[in-house]
Amino acid sequence: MVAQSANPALTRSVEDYLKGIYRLSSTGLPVSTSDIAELLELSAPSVSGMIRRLSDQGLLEHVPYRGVLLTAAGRQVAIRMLRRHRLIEAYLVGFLGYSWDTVHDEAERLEHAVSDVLIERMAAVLGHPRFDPHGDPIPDSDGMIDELVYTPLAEIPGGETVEIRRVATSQADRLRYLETSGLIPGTRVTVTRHQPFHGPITVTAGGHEQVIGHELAQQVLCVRAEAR
Amino acid sequence: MVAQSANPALTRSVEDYLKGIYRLSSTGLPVSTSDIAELLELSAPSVSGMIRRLSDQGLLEHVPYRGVLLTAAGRQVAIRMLRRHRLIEAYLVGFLGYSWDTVHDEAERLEHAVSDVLIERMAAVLGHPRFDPHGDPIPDSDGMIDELVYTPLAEIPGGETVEIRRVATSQADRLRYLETSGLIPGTRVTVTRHQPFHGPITVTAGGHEQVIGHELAQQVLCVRAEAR
DNA sequence: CAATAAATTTAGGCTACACTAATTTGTGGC
DNA sequence: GCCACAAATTAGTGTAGCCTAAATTTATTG
Repeated sequence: MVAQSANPALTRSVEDYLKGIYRLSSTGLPVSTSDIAELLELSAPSVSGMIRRLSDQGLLEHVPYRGVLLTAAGRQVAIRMLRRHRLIEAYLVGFLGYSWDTVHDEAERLEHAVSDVLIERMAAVLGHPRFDPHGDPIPDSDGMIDELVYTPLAEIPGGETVEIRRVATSQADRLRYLETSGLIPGTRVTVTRHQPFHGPITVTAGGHEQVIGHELAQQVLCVRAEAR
Repeated sequence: MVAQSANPALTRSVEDYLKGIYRLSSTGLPVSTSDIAELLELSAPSVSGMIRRLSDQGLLEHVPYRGVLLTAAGRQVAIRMLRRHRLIEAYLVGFLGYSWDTVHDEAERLEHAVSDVLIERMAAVLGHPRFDPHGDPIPDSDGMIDELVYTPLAEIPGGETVEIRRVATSQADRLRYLETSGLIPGTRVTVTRHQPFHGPITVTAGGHEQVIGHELAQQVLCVRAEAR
């Protein structure tokens, strides 16, 4: 085990960088300065400067001009932020009347401010959920996270029936659109038509037929539905 | 009405200064640099520097070497923070199992991070409470606050029966002590003895007799109990 | 494989907010 | 009315993070 809760007060910026780098690390390849800059909406030199500081603190490994990887310590911070963010989203939706398209910004600020005690209280009253309202997995308090592999709706062949499990966007307008279309985690949909060349996909959900663009369908993650 | 919600993002420091200055303004007299420094645990020059910035922003009126007063805009910010702090305390105690001696620090961080929307949601599920768990009045969303005048337990003559309404400390150890002594808002107590020269006060609360020091008794605020 | 394009880093600056040391101002006592 | 002391302010530093402009390194491509 790596030194637990050692870091005496990471800044909000540091937490955001590490969380962002974690998100960009899914391929396992080093993450580029410009990708970080784009995600966090900062200039590349600002990112370069922060990379230096984070490397000095042992949170990143940096090969100049090549990119960065999280160290174990850095990943631990990132996953902790992920747990916080997703639990806060689940709490706000479950207990304070938030809708899934409005929770993101609130959680983005609160995740830096709440104590570990409060996070665990929220987890407890929620019954230690494993997924947030978007279907994103919530790491447990030891940093364990089960990233299930889902198939994007865009890649489901015509005729198949699937269950939506996760929606991989935090853009409010997309979330609102998906909600009004009934395309939310837990819903079973059947792919009726599938236009070639990244064309739109036609699905049937709850009796209604929906046409959904390829890009959005890439963000709707599914599993093949078992015979119900 | 003063410009509402004009300020594009006040920093945490600014919010803390204004809240602190508000607390120190109860007499109506100008607040000294050193009082602010002591309250916020900062050096006097740091406070001098911030006073300049806050005056430039129109949040304070500063007479050099004399002290500062909040402007209407500054007071509005301060009262807004007070509302946030006290509603958060009430929410954490009411819904997340916090005790009145542990809420303060959590609220101190959250008050800077929550949105107006979240604050109003918390107020709504709480039923728009007028007091927090310590009996401190919660300003309404227009900044109206009714500061009721209470009498410190220390100044109640022997023989009188009073109801505790408010406890004017945020120190956890004092709060814990008061709670185990049963001296919490809503409790009726009778002053049985009263030692002179700032000596301890003996009270009867719920059948039990308690001896409480003068300094602490200054922070326990009461009203004369009506015949019940 | 050299020239250019793209990505990255360095250089230099700015703001907010903290600090210590030095200076200035106001006040109370004689 | 002056002197000494306390309070306040100014002067000068430092750190975290951000920025733009310039320099450097890597990648592409004719």
